[in-house]
Amino acid sequence: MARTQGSHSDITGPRIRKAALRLFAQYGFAAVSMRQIAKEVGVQAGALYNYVPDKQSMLFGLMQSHMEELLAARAERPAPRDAMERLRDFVGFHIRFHLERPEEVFIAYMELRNLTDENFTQVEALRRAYENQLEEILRDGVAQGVFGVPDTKIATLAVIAMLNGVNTWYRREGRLSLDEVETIYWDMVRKAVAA
Amino acid sequence: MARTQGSHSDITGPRIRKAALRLFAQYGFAAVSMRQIAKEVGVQAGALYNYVPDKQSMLFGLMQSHMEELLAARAERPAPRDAMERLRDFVGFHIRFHLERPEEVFIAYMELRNLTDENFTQVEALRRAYENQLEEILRDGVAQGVFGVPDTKIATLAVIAMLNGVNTWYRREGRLSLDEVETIYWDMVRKAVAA
DNA sequence: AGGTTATATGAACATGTGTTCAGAAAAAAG
DNA sequence: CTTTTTTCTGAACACATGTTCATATAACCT
Repeated sequence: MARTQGSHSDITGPRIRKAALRLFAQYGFAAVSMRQIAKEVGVQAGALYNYVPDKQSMLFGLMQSHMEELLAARAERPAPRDAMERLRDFVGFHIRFHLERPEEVFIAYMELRNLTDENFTQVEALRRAYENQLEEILRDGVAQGVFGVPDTKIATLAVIAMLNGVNTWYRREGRLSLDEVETIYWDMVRKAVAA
Repeated sequence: MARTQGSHSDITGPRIRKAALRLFAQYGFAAVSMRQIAKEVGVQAGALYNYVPDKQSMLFGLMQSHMEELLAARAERPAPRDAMERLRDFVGFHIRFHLERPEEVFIAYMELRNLTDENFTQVEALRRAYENQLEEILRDGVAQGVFGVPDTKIATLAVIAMLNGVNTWYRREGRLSLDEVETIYWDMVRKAVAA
């Protein structure tokens, strides 16, 4: 046997991507083999190499596009003058964007150490760019006198760490709605950085 | 060749533990082989099995003892009546305990998915027990009227996520002392849960 | 000193790894 | 229908995996 019925590039490509995403998120990059991914797609391992140069590129591709989508989505947001308003928007945006993509998010910070040095540097730069947006909000707020944090860099990391935590426990069928989660976290963030 | 000069159980045992700790933390459980661990210890792979039944047990052993040390250290703390005092102590304790053991901490939450179901359940129970201690503080504080969080369970997870974040950036040779870090985080936590 | 035990070696086992590639067959083009 | 191109198979490569075990030797005991 060789080429099977109904085989098509436009279909197999995305399917490989989705299978890798799911399996990396569930078992971890190092624990997943190319043969497992191929099996999930319904294809032999060799066929994967028509779409991806190697395993490392699959991981990097997933992480890079995730970070770029994050930055692109963020860039489309309004940017009010008021720092308090900008922070509120950031909190809501962050929570919703991340809860919509639990697998990408999980991979993006669990598999950093499995990137080659070169790839790591690139992903890290994107992550830094995102964090800097929050830090700028905090700096503006401190300058405006509405926030009172002694160190904006640390406050940035603290807020992001807190918000990222949502992904570890939130379930759509749980007792809290997305709006409620957003309200609760916004309340805590607002108070934490208050002047 | 067989038994080498200077070989001794009291030495090799802990050395295996330390090597596994370091390698698992650096490369991840799935990416580290028994032969790598053995090489770090200066021994052949087969010798590891005089000390550990299998690879899974090494991971579980590291995580279990870490969590038990955490609970034991926490249990030795004073428990003032005042919820605000207890929370302050919790924050300081958590930050210091975790910064003293970055590798154990990293493994304890990065490698949960590599535990067998049975082992995962046990580790999870220990983690829950620790989290419950914080939640009890928050509940008391709410009852006393000094804290104002709408949901103590979520506030617990949010605070712990925020505190855990310290481990991702803190360096001993960095610009901030441990005391300064503790002060900054205590400030944010105090305000975040304030009434 | 000699005998026993603890602790290691190193080869072996069966299986899995990422990746390559010649060839086959389906789809698209003529 | 015939030719070309796209897409996949299946075998192969060289090496790595966790684990077991007969065997050898250093350390300890009497």
